[in-house]
Amino acid sequence: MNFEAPETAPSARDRFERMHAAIRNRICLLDYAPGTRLSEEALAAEYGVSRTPLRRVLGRLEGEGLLQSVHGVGTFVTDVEIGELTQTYQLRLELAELTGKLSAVAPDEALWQDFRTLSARSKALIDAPDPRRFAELNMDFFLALLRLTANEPLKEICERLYFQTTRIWLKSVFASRIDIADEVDIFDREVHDILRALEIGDLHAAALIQRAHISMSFERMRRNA
Amino acid sequence: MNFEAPETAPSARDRFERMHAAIRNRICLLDYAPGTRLSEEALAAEYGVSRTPLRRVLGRLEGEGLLQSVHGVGTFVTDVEIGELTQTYQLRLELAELTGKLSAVAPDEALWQDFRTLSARSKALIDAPDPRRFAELNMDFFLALLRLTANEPLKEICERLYFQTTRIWLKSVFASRIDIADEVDIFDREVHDILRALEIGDLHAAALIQRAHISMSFERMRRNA
DNA sequence: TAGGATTTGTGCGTATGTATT
DNA sequence: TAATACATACGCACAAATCCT
Repeated sequence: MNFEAPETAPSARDRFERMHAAIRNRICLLDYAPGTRLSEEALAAEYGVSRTPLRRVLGRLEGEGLLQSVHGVGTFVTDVEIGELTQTYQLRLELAELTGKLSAVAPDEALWQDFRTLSARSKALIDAPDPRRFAELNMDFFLALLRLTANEPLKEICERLYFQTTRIWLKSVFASRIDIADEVDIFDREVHDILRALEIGDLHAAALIQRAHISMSFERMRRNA
Repeated sequence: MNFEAPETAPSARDRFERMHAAIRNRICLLDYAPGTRLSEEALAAEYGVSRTPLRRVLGRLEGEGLLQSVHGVGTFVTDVEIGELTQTYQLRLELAELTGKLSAVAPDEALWQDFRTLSARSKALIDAPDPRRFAELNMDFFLALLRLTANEPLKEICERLYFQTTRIWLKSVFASRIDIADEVDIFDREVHDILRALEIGDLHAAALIQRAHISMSFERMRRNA
């Protein structure tokens, strides 16, 4: 008898989700920088499928604003101009605060455990700054904060806007002359301050701190770009 | 020589947009009620294309939360439970108010003209209430109000949430025993009040009125459902 | 329980559009 | 300007999954 993991046959939907998450992470972690051309054929071969199901994934990513396909030319990772990016950030500020007001829920024990791990990763990064690890930690911390609200539509929208903007910000951070160590220090203070607000039980304050840091990081990006 | 319309060859992208908007409107105007099964083959035949490009459109609509495809079963118009609908409406309230604060722009002459036409359509509907015309007018008025903000990401999100929720509300309205004439009267007053706020130049007030009406319409739906 | 009918998902060859030589 | 190379878009046949008899 088999008492191992559910062992559900990998359905078409699972394959879709796996490829979608994988390619999305590559885009958001700058493995594929803005402007990069993606090869349908190469990606299909990598995942062991034909172009048809892969194109479904690319179509979804295009709908999410991360890719753009042009007939006869290619499929490219999107890059946005500073104007629309400003609008997106203005909106992200408001939505970040909303997460602390709409259906805000206190962290459970599992989330506390994740926050402790994230804090430790942040401390470790101070001693050994690394762009890739910083990008991963930044994303994981953002996704953990989203678990503080129970409003599913709000979570989806915040996640979507984060994926659209953070890669542009990361690109700017890594391209600027500023030492990455500075950004890591600032981020570690953000983690520290937010966790302290959560320990007090002030979810709205935590959201406001996040809002402030999003605003400041955007300002730094604008100056260094 | 040909001085007629631009006569641009209908590109693949144009066909995609046309089919997408057409099917989306059918869903949101209740031609396809929640739970309805859509036939890929029938729709492909209707638009004179093969299943492949049509499936691109269905995939996009699935990403927008309007459809859900299940392997071997069919493609169905989504229907949402009251719980998530409540969360979506809470979010829509906040976003509606944000449109009056983030990059709010006063209407230009073209928009004023559209508002006058919409107001006339509303008055005409009072004398001859009709569910289909009411649904169309409701959508057109909402889209006109979105033109009061220049924040593109905010517009996209508001539009997306509107398409997800208004069809559920319309279904509830049409299914309840309440005379449609009552809803038309209430809507006409909303149009009147918002236009008066706009004439004064108070964009925030206009957004607040819209917010109030969204809130009240949801409350009516909950009671009649 | 088994098998056939129906529907979505996949693979692949071809058509169409674009850029470059 | 024409031809060639290469990319995405499309159409069709078949596989896989589900439902019902």
